[in-house]
Amino acid sequence: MSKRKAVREAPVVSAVVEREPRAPVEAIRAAAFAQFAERGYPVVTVRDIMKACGLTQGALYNHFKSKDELLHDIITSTQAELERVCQQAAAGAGDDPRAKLAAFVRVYVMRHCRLRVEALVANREISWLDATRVADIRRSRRAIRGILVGILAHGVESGLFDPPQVDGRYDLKAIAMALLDQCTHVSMWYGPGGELSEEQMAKLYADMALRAVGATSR
Amino acid sequence: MSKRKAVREAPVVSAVVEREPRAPVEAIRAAAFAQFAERGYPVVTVRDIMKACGLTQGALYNHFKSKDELLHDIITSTQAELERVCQQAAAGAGDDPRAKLAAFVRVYVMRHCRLRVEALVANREISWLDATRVADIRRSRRAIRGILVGILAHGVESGLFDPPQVDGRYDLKAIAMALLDQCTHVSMWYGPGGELSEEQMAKLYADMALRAVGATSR
DNA sequence: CAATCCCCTGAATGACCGTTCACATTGGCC
DNA sequence: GGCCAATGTGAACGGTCATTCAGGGGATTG
Repeated sequence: MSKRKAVREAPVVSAVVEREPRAPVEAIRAAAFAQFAERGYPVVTVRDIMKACGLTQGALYNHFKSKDELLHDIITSTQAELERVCQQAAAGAGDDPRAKLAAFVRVYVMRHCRLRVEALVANREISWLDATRVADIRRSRRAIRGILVGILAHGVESGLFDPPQVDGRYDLKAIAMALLDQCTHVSMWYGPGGELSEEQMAKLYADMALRAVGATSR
Repeated sequence: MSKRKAVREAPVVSAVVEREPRAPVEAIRAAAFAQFAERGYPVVTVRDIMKACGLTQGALYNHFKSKDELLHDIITSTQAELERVCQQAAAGAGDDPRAKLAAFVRVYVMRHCRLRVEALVANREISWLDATRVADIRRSRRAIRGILVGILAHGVESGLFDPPQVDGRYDLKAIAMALLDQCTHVSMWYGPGGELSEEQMAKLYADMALRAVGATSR
């Protein structure tokens, strides 16, 4: 009675088979996300994660080298995807820096609302990784901030933005940090039970960003 | 050769002496702040903290009931002081909501720059406390947000603020959260090595807040 | 059917943690 | 000097953790 799967790929290289791409690894990832988000990496045990998948401790090591590598895996994939969508949002929004900024904030906030668990872990738990991996994530964060600084610089040059100055100068990096902090930490408190939808959050935050940088209304 | 202290208070109640209010407890508090901020509560051991004070593990329990109570002690005192200065800033800034908002943000940002270590711990490590203590801190945070919402509401009523709307309505709570997130997380990246002084940070953030809520310029 | 491979189990290992406790050591006070 | 209270020491206790490993199916392949 073989009522199980009906996988019948053409044999690939005879070694890498890739039969069921589903269950175990993805289940572990999902459980890890949920638990790390709720309780924090150091206090979540391997036993906790695997129990949530209906497995026992030892089984983790058939899929990941260590608990650290599991964290690294889920964080980097999340972060890479975030960097990608930010890049895309900025690139695909025409030439007007106002539209670019709005698109960037919109995408960023929507993502942090919708994938709040993943975002929360990626933003809060990096410090448990070893130095070189932390450096990688930070590089990605700087890249995202760089995109935003680029938009701001473009807006200032073209006279469409007039952000606050400190002692007669612009500090676009600080402004970018402020905007990113604001948008990032939506993931700490936004919930679908709240009063605003993801769409409304995105709009509100885009409006605030445009005002903060002194975007001309026309 | 008694070259030590020259404490000669009038005997107080003969029981509570309060001789040297200095060294040990304060040293433990300071070491705990530093280590919790840098590495996080769960991975900092009692041995770590006490070694940083030049003492051994056991000595902690002459001053605090437990590691938990130590965390509670340093977090609540920080949080209570923050609530106090916020209240004070809002109360002592005249009637103009623009001045009130500027004063509030100024004080809040300055404090999160100057006491970044304490702020960081108080904001990031609460979840390790037991439920009732977490609830206490959250109440205080809500109170601070309440002060800010009050300022915003006052500004809207008097026509001096015109914040972004969602579907024709104001959501002052969401706006307050956004502003607070922005200002709070300064403690995650600001360092005296940076390009801006605390004063400049405070001014920049106050400017951005005023713009975000659509404060009239005159 | 036998061989093979993947995946899982659950006990064992070695390390480390918060906390306790019996025992100094110290300094003030009669 | 002798007593007391406060404070520090470091071994010890009970517990938990990440990781390893020998063994056990179950399905696929020949």
